[in-house]
Amino acid sequence: MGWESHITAASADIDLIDILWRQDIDLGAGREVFDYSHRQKEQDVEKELRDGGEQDTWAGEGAEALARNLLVDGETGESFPAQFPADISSITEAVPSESEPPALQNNLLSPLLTGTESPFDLEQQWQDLMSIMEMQAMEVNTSASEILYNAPPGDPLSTNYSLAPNTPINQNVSLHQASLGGCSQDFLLFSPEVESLPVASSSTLLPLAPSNSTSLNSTFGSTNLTGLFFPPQLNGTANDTAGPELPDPLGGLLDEAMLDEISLMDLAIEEGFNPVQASQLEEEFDSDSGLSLDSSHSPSSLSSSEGSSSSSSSSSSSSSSASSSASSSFSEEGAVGYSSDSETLDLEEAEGAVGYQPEYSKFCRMSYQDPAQLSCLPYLEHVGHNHTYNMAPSALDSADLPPPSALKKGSKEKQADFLDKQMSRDEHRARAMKIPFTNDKIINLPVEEFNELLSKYQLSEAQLSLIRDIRRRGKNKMAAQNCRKRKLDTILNLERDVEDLQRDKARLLREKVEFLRSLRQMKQKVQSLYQEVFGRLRDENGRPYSPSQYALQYAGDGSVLLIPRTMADQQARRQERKPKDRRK
DNA sequence: CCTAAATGTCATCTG
DNA sequence: CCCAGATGACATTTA
Repeated sequence: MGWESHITAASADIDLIDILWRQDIDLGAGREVFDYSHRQKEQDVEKELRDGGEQDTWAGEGAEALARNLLVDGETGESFPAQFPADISSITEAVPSESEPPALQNNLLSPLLTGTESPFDLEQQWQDLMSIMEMQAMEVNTSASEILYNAPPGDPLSTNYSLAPNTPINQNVSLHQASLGGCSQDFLLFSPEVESLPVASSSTLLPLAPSNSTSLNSTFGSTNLTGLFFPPQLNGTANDTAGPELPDPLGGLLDEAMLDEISLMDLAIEEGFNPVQASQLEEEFDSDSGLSLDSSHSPSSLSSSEGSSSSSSSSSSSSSSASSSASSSFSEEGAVGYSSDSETLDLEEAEGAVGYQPEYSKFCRMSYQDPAQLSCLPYLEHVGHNHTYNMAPSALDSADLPPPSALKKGSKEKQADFLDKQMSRDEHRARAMKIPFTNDKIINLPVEEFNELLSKYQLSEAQLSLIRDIRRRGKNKMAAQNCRKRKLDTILNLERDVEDLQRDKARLLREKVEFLRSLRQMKQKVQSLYQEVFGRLRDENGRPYSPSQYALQYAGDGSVLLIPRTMADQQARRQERKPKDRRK
C-alpha cells in the first residue's frame, strides 16, 4: 500500500531528478563532480538494501533518491555559487520584460533558491542516506515511513504540488528566500540540454515536470542506480520516456524527501546529536548521580533528565507527560523506591528497601527485641525467626536450620521451613549467633539507636562482628536496590529522550522534505519560464532560436541575455568550479 | 540442567 | 577519620 505509492513516487522523482539534472547541467553543474563518489555510494546503498528486507527497500529508494538528489544538489550547489551577486530583482525584471506575467516573475525568482541546495553536497547526502537507514532501523514504531511519507496530516506530498498549509515555505516565501539567497546570477538559467531534447525543446514545460511513476519505473528500474550516475545519457532517455506525462509530485518529493531526510538524519545524528545530545546525555548521567541523591524522589531523575534534555524539552514536555506514564510506573517503583519492591516482602526487606524508614521496622518488630529472645512473640517468632538472625557461616546455618524443621512437624514444620527459606543468610547467621535483636533493627536503626541497642547487651566479639556485617550488608543491599532502580530509571529516561529526539528528527525531516518540494517546484517553474521565454524569442528573420545553439543568461545587472551556447557552457563550467573550491 | 534475570555481597569511592 | 551511600564487579539465587 504505502509502499507502492512511495515507490511510485520515488520513480516519479527520477524524472524530476533527471530534469533537474539537466537543468543543473545546463547551469553548468558538472556531473563529473559527483560521478565517482556517487557510484560508490550507490553501490553501497544497494548492498545495504539487499541486506535488509523492507528497510532495504526504503534504503534503496532513499539511495536512489539520494543519488538523484545528489546529482541535482551537486549541480545546483555548484551551478549556483554565491559568486554571482545577481539580484533577484534583476532577474524578475528581466523576465517581465519578456512579457511574462507577474506570477512568472515570481517563479523566476524562485529558481534562485536553488542556491540553497548547494549546501547539500554529496557527502551530506550520503550521510543522510546512512542516517535514514539508521533511522529506519531504529524506529520501527514510528516508522520513518510514516513520518516521511505520511507525515504531516495534510501532507502536501500526498495531496499534490499544492503546498500544504503547514508547508514552511511556500512559493511566496520561497521568493523571499530567494531574494535573501541572492544567488548569483550570471548563471544561465537553463541550458542546453533541456532544449536539446526534442520534446523539451519544443515546447514544453512538461518536461520539467516530474515524470510519472511509470516512466520512472521503466527508466529507473531498467537503468538501476548506476544508470542514475550517468545523467547525460539518461537524461535523454528519461526525458523521452517521461516527457509528456504529468509529473508525480509525490514521487519526486518523496525521493527528495528521502534524501533530505537522510541528510537531516545524519546531521542530527552525527552532528547535532553528538555534541548537543551527547552533552545532554552526559548531563543526564550526572543528573542521575544526582538522582541517586534524590533517590527519595525517583521522579527527580526524570526532572533532572528533563532539565538536561530541556533542549528537547519542548517535545519532552509532551513526551514527558506521555513518557511519564511509562516512567511513572517506573517512578513508582523507583521513587517509592527504594521502597523495595513489594514483592520481596520480607518485612525486613520491605522496610529495608523502603529503607530510609527505620521507624517502620521498629514498628513491626520492636517488640521482640527482648534480649530474651525473639521467639517470645508468636508472630515474631515466625517473622522473628527470620529476623532472628542466624549464624554466620554455613556450618551454623546448616546446624540451625535442621533443628527447627526437625523439631516442629506437620504444618508447623512446613511453616518453619517456609520461614527458614524466607530468611536471608544473614538472618540465619544472626540466629545461629543468638543475636538478640532483629536484623531489621540491626540494619535500619539509626546509628545512635543502634549503638544504644548494642550497649544494652553483653555481646561477644563474634556477635558484634556479625552484627556489624549484617548492618553493612543490609545497608548495602538496600543501596544496591536503590542503585539498580536508579539505573533503570536512568535508562528509561534515556529511552524517552531517544524517542523525543527521534520525533524531533522525524519532524525535521518532514520539514526538509517540504522545503525541498517547494524548491523543486520553484525550479520547475523557472525552467518552464525559461523555456517559455526562450520559445518566444525570434531572430531577425522571425525564426525561433535553436536551443542547441543559444541559451538565456542572466546578467549581473538583471537583464537577460541571449548568448551562444558555447559561451553559456563555458560560464557554467566556471561557476561550477568555484563553488567547489569554496566548499573545500 | 542450563540460561537469564534478579538479588546479594564485596571492594571502592565519594561527600 | 568515620559513616553512609553509590556503584562496579562478581556471586548466588530465582524463575
